[in-house]
Amino acid sequence: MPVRAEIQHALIDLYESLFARFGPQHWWPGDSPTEIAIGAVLTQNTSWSNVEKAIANLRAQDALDFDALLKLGDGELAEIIRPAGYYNTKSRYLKHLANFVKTLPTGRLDDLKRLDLADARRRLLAVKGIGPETADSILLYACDMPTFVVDAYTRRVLSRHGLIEASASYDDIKRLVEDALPRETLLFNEFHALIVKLCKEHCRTTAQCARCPWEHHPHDASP
DNA sequence: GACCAGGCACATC
DNA sequence: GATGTGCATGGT
Repeated sequence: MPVRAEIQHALIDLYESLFARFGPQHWWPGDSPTEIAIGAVLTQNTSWSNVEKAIANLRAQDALDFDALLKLGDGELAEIIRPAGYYNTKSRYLKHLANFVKTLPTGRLDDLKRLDLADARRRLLAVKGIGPETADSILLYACDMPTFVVDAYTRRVLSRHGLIEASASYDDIKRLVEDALPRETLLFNEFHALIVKLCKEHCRTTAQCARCPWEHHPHDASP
């Protein structure tokens, strides 16, 4: 279904004003596809500052790759990622992801790039612990594939701007943005990263963000 | 000491 | 399909 022109223009305006205000974000904060995917699992319902501690622990243990991760015992891995919270659950999820990646032709996430986007997404979603947001984060930020990530920040900002209903599902929101904007990896990457930037550094708290008057002062503090 | 944070699987209706 | 619950740490 085509997106209403009014909504489409509002989404484009939002993106452009965020970009003008904050500039390119060059996400994801992580320097290899593997690290990005591990971070995507660890950040489930968890603040990034806690994820950073867990990733630092993994790096210190030389366990920031899927082979090394699979050699650790469940309890051992859980202890390493403890600061990220839900450590028993996430320890299992990380192993499911590692096992999945090892089934790919060359055993690397890059193999997903050779698949059709919808097919790659279906395969990721079949892995226990990989839901829609984690799958899209991996596809967009680790595999450079043009899929849009919907998370709590995305929902909050789009809802605050009257672009989605409170009842909108994950797929409703994803479809809206993908149908309204050019389906380009770089654009989806920057748009989602800018939304997070807005929430974290402009609004700072959830309460402030929920009533963020961004559209009323889109150019505040800009040079 | 509440309340919150870049979800997800699973049970139940 | 919608709704409820368990999972857990560290910052405010």
